Formats: sequence, structure tokens, C-alpha cells
Amino acid sequence: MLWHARTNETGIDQMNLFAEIRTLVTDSLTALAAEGVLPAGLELAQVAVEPPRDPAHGDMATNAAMVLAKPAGMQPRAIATALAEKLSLDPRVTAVEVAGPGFLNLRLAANVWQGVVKAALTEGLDFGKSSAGAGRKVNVEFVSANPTGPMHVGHVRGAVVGDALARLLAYTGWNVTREYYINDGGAQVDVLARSAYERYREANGLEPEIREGLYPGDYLIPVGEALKAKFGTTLLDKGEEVWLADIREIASEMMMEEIRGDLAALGVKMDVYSSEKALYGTGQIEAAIQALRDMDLIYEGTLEPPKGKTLDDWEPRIQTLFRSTAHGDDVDRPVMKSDGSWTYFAPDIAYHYNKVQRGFDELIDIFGADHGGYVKRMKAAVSALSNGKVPLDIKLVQLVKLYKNGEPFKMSKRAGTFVTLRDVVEQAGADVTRFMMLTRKNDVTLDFDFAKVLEQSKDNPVFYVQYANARINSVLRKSREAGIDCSDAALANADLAILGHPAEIEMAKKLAEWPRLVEIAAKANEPHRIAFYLYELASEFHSLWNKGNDDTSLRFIQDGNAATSSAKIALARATGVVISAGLGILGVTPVEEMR
RNA sequence: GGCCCCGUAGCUCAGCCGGAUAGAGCGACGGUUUCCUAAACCGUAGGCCGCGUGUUCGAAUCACGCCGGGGUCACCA
Repeated sequence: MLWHARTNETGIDQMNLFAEIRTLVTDSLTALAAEGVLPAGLELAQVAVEPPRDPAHGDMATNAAMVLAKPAGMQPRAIATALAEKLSLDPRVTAVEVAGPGFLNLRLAANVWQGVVKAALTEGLDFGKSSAGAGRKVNVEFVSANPTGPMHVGHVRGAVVGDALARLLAYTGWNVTREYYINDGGAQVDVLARSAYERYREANGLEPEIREGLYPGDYLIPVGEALKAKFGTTLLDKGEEVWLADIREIASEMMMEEIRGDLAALGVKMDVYSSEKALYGTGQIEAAIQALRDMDLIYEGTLEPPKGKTLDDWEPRIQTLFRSTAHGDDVDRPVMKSDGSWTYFAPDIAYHYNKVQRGFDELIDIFGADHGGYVKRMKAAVSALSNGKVPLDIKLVQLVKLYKNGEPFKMSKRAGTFVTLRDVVEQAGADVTRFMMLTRKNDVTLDFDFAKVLEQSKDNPVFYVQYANARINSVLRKSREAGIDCSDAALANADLAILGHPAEIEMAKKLAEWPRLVEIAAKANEPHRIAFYLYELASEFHSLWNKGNDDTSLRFIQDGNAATSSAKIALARATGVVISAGLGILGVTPVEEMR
């Protein structure tokens, strides 16, 4: 067999064709150096093996000759010619040509592509998995919504992006922790408590006074009932100094219960919930600040007013500041208010310090785009507290614009058009919602049209991908009815050399991109790339399917020819495997039928 | 004013760890159903990749400077 899957150190079979061919190229270059054709000790890091944009240029292209020309002190063409000769000795390579300024274009044997189909069938959902993460620990913090109410549509995107990223990293060998930071230490939970208190009065038959600045939502009515059940009427005539702390506790816990339910409805399960409030009184904040102080990064000082922005109430005041400018920030940031209490930043520093101390090799935060101004100081803090050893990547997730039938849909608490996560999931379904949330890069705003996401047409990428999977399952169903063994093991042993039609080879080539795509997406922390790939994969499949209309030899089921059928069904099933693996990373359930 | 993000086809957006003639969907126009699900497919038309300079063998991609849009900016979280 010319092609065989490689087993890496973690025991996961992987077959990344691009990586394999790159190894072939670098091995060949090393051999040329040993033969004295090339100088010894060339740096090969810049050597890339990629699919050429134009398929007419072949299956793989490498820039090796151009990258090495200068360090080797040779003409690109000379290197290219020597390398081409070496590469053409490999049985996987059927043609090598020097092109353009010095590209080497490779064409690969059909059985290489057929081998990809086999690999997908034997490896199943592990096809494309990698050990790039090498078991390193990564913490993905996302959602972290205030525990003051149910999650609304604005939180959905962050939840989906965070969860899909976590799945993607797990798929690539990282040891992932999903974490939610509960913002329960600030004034907003006092507001929650006061709002809940009014609902408590209401539960006792009094008229609630939902003053300006309190949370008016109905979702606090059950909290009022619960408070009545617990306290009866005992708190009715008491001031908040008596009840505030208790009610804050109870109400925020109930809200977190609500939020956990919201996340579950979306299919998101956190590994760890960390509480901001729990950091107070434990000395953790003080310890984190002290650690910074020990590095001479904390000082008492006065900030300049922001230039170009008029603050009528600006007055210089002495505050405790973090010298974040020493780690790339634009101005130093206050960690303590002038009254001696911590700013929001201080516990967050302690929280991130805690994450560093828990031994994570990398931290990722998913924030809403309105927190953009917070990125540099947080990175500065982590950089300082980890001695620059733990990278923090912060993904800002842009707004979701809601549409109903093409009309913008404004959310307003007052007008009662407050769209909750539950509303979205109930109307669109968790799968559709998740996929749609990943059809844009995180830093671009996303339109979400309730009518469109439920439409069954190509306009709707979720449907389009699911439809391809349904067609594949339809083929498998019919094949089984016809008595063909459609187990993956049986299909993997089919005579795949039958898959020789260009359209079939194209399909296999698309499958071959999957491991590489996963690798790139994980390296960039960009799960949306999976969604885009799946769309392309589905497109390739629909195309092949329709070619069967004109050319019956391209149909998957070939009546009366079991061997041919098995090979073609294997190709369909391999595609289904990759679709399932991809949807799995997005947290979307593949459907078997569209009806 | 500082910082961050965005600017690619009429519209919505991919591509951006530098690679060859820049892609997809929608919309427009023209085709494809005795056939494994036409809920699909195929084709045509449509681009100073915001502008400029630089780095490079090579720039949509990197750097710097502009322009336009959005976000954000000391005791909010």
C-alpha cells in the first residue's frame, strides 16, 4: 500500500496529506543537502506545502525553491529542478513541474486520494483529529453574563463561539476547561436584590415599586415567591441593611440556575463556575495585587484626563494604579477606587491570576465587543502575573442584529421586545442557532433573521449542510435495503481504485482538506472556519450528486454491481463522516432525514 | 483626541501565519427533473480587494500614514 495512516505519539491515527507531503518535501531537501546539491543547515521553517488556488496547477504546490533561493545562494529554478527530480521518485507523486517564479506543482496519484476515503472510514469521527495541543491545558472563559436575569440573544453568540472553540481545541488535543466567571460582586447584584425585594412585597400582596434603575422583568416574580416562602412577612417592614445580603445571595443563585438552564437549552455545559464575590474576603485579590506590587507595577498616582474627550466632572484624584503600560497598555489602570474599595478590574486580575496558578498553558476569554477597551489591560495583567509565560487570547464577539422577515427587530425591555436566549432556541432550535452563530467571523456583526434560518433552501447554510448529510444517509438506507454491507469496516475494504472519475477524485480532495482545515482553525482559535468548510464540502457533494443525473455511472448505487456500488457508497459515507465530525465540533446534531 | 474592530462583486460575506489569473451565497440573466430527495445542480454577467507609501523574488494578506463606518475611553460591571 502506498499510503498508510501515521500513528502519532498520542496514539491517534492521523492522516493530514498536506503534512505528509510537506514531510516528503523537507526530507527531499535534507537529502539534497546531504548530497551536496544544497548547502547544509538550511532553515526549512518557511517551506510551505499548500493546495494551489487554481486546481489547474496541480494538487499540491510548494514554495521551497523560492524561499531557499536566497539563503542557499542559488537560482530558484536550480533548486526547483533538483527538488523536482527527488520528489518524482516518490510513488505518490505522478508529476512535478516547475512553474511561475519557482513554484513546484505536484500531482498526486489517484490512489492517494482513494486512500483519504479509506482513512476517513477507518478513523471515523477521529479523522482530522490531531495531537497539536499535546494535552496542554487551555481555559476558555465565555458567557460570564451578570447573574441578574435570563440570558438574552446578545449572549447567545458568545456562548456558541466559546463552546465551539472549546470543542475544536479538544478535537486538536488540548485539555480544555470551559469556565464561566460569575459577576456577582458588584453593584448590579444589589440592584437585583432590591428589584427582587419589590417582587417579594408583591408576593405578599403589596404594590411593588419598580423604581427607575431597578430590573422590571417578570422573571423576578418567582424570586419574590421564593422569598415569601422563605421569609414569610418578616422582611416587609425592614430596611435593606437587614435583607440586602441575604436576598442578593438567593436572587443571584436563582438567576444562575436560570442561566444554567439557558445554556443547557443551547447545549452548552460549563466545567467550572467561578464567582467574583467569592474572591472577596479570601485575600486572593490582595495577594494578586501584592504580586504586582512586588514587581513594582502598583503605585499611587493620578491619571491624566482622556484627551479630546470632555469630561465635565473630571477631577484629578489619587488612586491605586496598575502600571499596565509596562505590559503594552496605553495608560495605567486603577485597581482601587478613591474610597478604598476595589474596582471591577482588581478581582478580575485575581481571577486571572488564579487561572494562571491553576496551571493553564493558555487562556482564552470570549468578550462582547463593548469590552474592547478592556483587552489590553487584561492582557497586561496576565502577562505580568505569568511572567509572560501564559498567553491570553481575547476574542471579541460582535453584535447580533435580529431581523424578522427582513425587518430589523429592535430589542427593548420597555417595549416588551426583550428577546431571550430561550425565545431564540424555541423558535429556531439549538442546532440551527448554533450553526448560524458561526457563519461569521467573530469580529463582524451577524444578521440573524428568524424567517431565514428556518427556510429550507440554499440560502440557509444549516439546511444546506444537513441536506447533504440526509442525502448520504438516504443512499446508505437504500444500499442496506439492497443487501449491501454498509458498515464502515466493509466500505473501507471496498475496491476504492474504482473511484477514478474526476468528479469523485474532486470529492476526495475536498475530504483531504479537512485535517488541515481543523489545524488552521484551531491555531487561529476560529471555529467559524469549520462552518464555512462544511458548506463547501456540502456544495461539492451536491454537485457530485447532481452529476449522477446526467451520468448514471456517477450514481452511488450501481444496480447489479456490488463492488462498484461499495466503492461509491464508501465515498458518500466518508463525506458523511466528515460532515458529522465537523458538525460535532460546532455542537450541531447531524440529521439523517429532512422530511 | 487615544485605543480596538471593520472596509473585498449591486447586497451579505469568506480568504488575510505573504504566493501564481481574488472566491461563495443572494440578487440578475440563461439552462438541467422517466433517474439515489430538483429542498438540488450547471452556466453567464458583475472587482483600482477604501487610498497612498514601504518591506519582499512576490502584498487583498505584513508595516507605517491617511480616508470612511462602528465600538470604547479615570472611583460601571
